[in-house]
Amino acid sequence: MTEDGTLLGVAHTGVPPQVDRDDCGLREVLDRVGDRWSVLVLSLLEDGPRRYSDLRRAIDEISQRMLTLTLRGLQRDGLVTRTVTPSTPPSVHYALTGPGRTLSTEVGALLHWARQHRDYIEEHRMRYDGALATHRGPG
Amino acid sequence: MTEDGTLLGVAHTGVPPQVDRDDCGLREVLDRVGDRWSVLVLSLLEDGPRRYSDLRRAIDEISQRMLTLTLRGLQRDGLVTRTVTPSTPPSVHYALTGPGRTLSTEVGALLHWARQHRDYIEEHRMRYDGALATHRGPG
DNA sequence: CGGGATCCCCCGCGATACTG
DNA sequence: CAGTATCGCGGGGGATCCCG
Repeated sequence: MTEDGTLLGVAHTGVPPQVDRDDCGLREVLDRVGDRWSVLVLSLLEDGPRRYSDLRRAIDEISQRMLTLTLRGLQRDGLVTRTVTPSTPPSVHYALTGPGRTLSTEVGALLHWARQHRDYIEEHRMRYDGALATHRGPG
Repeated sequence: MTEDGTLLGVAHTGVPPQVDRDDCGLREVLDRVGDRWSVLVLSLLEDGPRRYSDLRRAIDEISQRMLTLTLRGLQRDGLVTRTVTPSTPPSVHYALTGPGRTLSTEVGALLHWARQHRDYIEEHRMRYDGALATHRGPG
């Protein structure tokens, strides 16, 4: 971010910033990162290539359907590569591409923020919910 | 991120990293940031406080229901403040808190990444889809 | 003006079963 | 081992109406 402090890159021209022109790619990235599993897979791949079943065991709450879908999506966007070793039984491993790696770095920063503000958010939620209960009465 | 390059903060102890212990706050932040409107609102507030109807016009594809829900969520987490000016008609404005500002900065970095890799992703998708069509035949 | 309540639809996701 | 195909649900989110 620059000194103008405008997240969406809209210069201070006097008009209130609109969202039309800033949509460029934002939603797509957030959809990618915002789904249930992508960042988890991305982060697991930071240590190096991993096999399909390896990822499956590492996450283990994930269904094989969602793991496949997630990997396909990441592969489609060029964030991971899929490499098949034709053997019996066949072996497939996935690895981050360059962009995949830089993305997971960005996401890592977000995770860092999450850690730092976890308690703050937690406490704020409790206070907010508590205040609500007060306003509306306990019953 | 430190030099170990592990997004989830799992040290290289020789065991494959699991996701159980790293869930700390990650999902919550991603749920917050991953929904359809939060980051947009966050980013619009970077320029300073805004009134409800002002935000509504700025986004304009958003329903008032979702704007309200989004603002409530951000407020609940202590990321924005809600200030009522009792007048006729009443006026309500929203502003970022400190944590809200740092979060939107992080999100801004993600947006920057999105801009830089937009074309890459776009092209990669087209190639991926094109290759799929080739494998399965034109229909 | 700034919302709350309600209805409804879509689809992300999980569970399960089958294949090369 | 590494997927694919099908079914079904839960809830996120839009549309609409109403209120102080």
